[in-house]
Amino acid sequence: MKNFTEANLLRELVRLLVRNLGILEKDEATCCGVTISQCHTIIEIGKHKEISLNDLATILNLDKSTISRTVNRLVKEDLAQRIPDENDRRFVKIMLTDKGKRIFKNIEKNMDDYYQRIFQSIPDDKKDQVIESLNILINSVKQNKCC
Amino acid sequence: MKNFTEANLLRELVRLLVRNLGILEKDEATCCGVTISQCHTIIEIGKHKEISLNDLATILNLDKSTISRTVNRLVKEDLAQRIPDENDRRFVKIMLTDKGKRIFKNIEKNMDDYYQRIFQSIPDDKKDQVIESLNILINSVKQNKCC
DNA sequence: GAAAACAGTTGCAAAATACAACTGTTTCAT
DNA sequence: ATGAAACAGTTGTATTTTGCAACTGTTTTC
Repeated sequence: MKNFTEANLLRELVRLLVRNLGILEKDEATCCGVTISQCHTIIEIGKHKEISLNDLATILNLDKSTISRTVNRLVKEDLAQRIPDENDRRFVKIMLTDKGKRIFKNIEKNMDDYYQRIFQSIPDDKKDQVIESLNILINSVKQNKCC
Repeated sequence: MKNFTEANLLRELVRLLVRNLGILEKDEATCCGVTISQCHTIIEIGKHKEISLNDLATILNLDKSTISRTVNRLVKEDLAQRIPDENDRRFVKIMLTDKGKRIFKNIEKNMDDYYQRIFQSIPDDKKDQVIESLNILINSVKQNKCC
């Protein structure tokens, strides 16, 4: 039964972590003048330089129609652009505009700085352990899909 | 500069963890026939047995009007009820109905089982380390508020 | 006892979300 | 080589989620 208590502790800790990160994320997004969804979308487009709508939907785990409209809003605000793929005209390449790239870089910089500070707050002799533990935890989560 | 790389790794790992947990959460909620927001709200009401709207808003980090309406929907679906507080009539006590309690217990059971499985997938000699690391990480996150 | 503080609701407006039906493009099998 | 199937994306429709600001009613405070 020790396991049961510890598994519950794990659940509670994960919940706490997610909540605290969620608050951060919200602050971060509103700071940059975009919503959380837009922020996620910008980050993924920025990381990939160019990406299709379907891939974006898969990565963000959302319906393609949802993403299509989110991209609409980004386009309307001149943060992203759609370019039809000349090789296969079913696809559109979604990429950031210069304005979008600036926001992307800003988000990235803030996040990097932020994680830099978090990492520094971890005691030196625990840093490697935390990294290793996260890897282990992610593995366990991936192994145990729900439903 | 080693720090920079490791901090980035930390960021990426956290991102991966949150993404995987988010997918789980979505599955879990839709499995129980409620949305994610409703699911969070039900869990918090259930945990506290009874709770005020303001406290709920604070915990969930949402505007009180948002919560008021979410509770509206829960009430409409006979999952929650509002009881005016007789001692201070400004407050309402929000609590689950029997139907709401059933869903709450169901969610709790699934989540407990789920974390039980996750915890079991962690190698025995790493279990304590993972728990400790999460505590450390949460502490660091809390210490470093953004903006 | 009036003013301030507080809890909650409602009007308004916008964003996020999904499902299903649709258009247009490519691939594939016969 | 052509018609069907598969695919990428958009649009119609409906609902949920969200926040701000203005409001009502209650309690506290000075």
